[in-house]
Amino acid sequence: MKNTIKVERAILDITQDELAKEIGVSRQTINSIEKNRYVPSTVLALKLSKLFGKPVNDFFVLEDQD
Amino acid sequence: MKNTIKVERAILDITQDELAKEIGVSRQTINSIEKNRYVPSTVLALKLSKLFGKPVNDFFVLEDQD
DNA sequence: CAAAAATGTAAAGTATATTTGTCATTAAGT
DNA sequence: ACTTAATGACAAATATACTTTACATTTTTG
Repeated sequence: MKNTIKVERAILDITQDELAKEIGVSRQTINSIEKNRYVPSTVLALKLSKLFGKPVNDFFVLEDQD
Repeated sequence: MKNTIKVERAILDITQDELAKEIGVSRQTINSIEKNRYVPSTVLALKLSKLFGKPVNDFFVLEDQD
């Protein structure tokens, strides 16, 4: 699964730390998701969806390997 | 977070077991998600999205407590 | 350039997702 | 009513998300 969280962050012009605080997780969690170190929970994805103002499928996309 | 997986299953007319096999998880995992025993990963949500033919936000919705 | 802010990463600990196996209960079919 | 299929649930084991702390590197800004 790939994601475009970095792009969404750029659109909102916020840092990883600010995004983390907005949705109530640690900065490292945001960093790890952006760098594909692990797959977030659906609740976290929905919180990002709410903040970004667009559906989960817009910034999280399945890859062939998934 | 609440979900309408049971409804989506009814639309496709498939059992928990069949759904589980389609997306490559155990039947208990599907059952547990339907019954809100735990929150699935975003990859699992995207696989359901693909199978259901609709965005994740359509069948997974945040609640006030989230 | 120098300082500060932002990012990347790692280790250790905790919480929770997911599996497999199993059994009880309910629903559906004959 | 009987049989089978489907669902709900639990326990133990394993995998992985997420936290906190900490530090190095990169980027931004004065």
